[in-house]
Amino acid sequence: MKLPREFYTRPDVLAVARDLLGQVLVVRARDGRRVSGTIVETEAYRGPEDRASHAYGGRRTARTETMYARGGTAYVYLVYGLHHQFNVVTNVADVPHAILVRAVAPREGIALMRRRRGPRPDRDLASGPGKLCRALGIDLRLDAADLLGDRVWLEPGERTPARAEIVTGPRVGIDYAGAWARRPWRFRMVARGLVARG
DNA sequence: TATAAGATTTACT
DNA sequence: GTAAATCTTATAT
Repeated sequence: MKLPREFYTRPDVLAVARDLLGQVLVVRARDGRRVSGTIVETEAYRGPEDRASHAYGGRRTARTETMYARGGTAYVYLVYGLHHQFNVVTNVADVPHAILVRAVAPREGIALMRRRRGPRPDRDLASGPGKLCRALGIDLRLDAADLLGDRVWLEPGERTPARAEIVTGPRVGIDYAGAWARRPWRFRMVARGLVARG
C-alpha cells in the first residue's frame, strides 16, 4: 500500500515533513527487487518565500521546474556536482513546496546497499542526503517521478513516532539564508528514551 | 564568457 | 580540522 495523493497535497509542508518520519521510502531496483529504508530525518522548504529554497522568489529553471509539480512527485537534483538529493514535492501544482529526505534507516535490500556504498558500518549506509541516494540507487532519472507510480514510492511505516520522539532543529548547510536558516524546519526521529541533541 | 558558491561526502593530515 | 571532487545557477564583466 502506498501513501495516497492526499498525504502530499496538504497545504502545510511542515506537517507533511513531520509526518514523513517513520514512513518507508521504497525504490525498485533494476532486477525488480525492493530497496527501502525508514525515514528518520527530513527538512521542509517553503518556496517562494523561503530564502533557503531553490524556488525562492518564484524562481523557475530547468532544475527547479519539478518543484512546481503537484504533491506526490519526486524532486531529485545534484549538489556540488556529485551528490544526488531526494525530495518529496508537496501541496498542489504551481506551489513549490518540497521536503528533503536527509536520512533513512536501511530496511530491505541491505546487501545491495552495502555493495553500492562500499565497506562501512551499516549505520552509515544511508545516514545523509547524498548517502541515502547512493544506497537506494536514486539519481536524476527519478527526477519528476510520480510517487504513486512503480519506480519510487512511500509506504506507511509500522509505527509513527510519538511527539516526544521527534526533535526539531535548524536546517543544515544553508547559512546563506540568514534568518530563514534558523527556522526549526528540520525534523529528526530519535529512539525512545534518548536525550535529544540539536 | 568568467567566476563563485552551493540543501555534501570522503580522504587525508 | 581541511581539502578536493565537479554540475547548476546567479551575477558580474
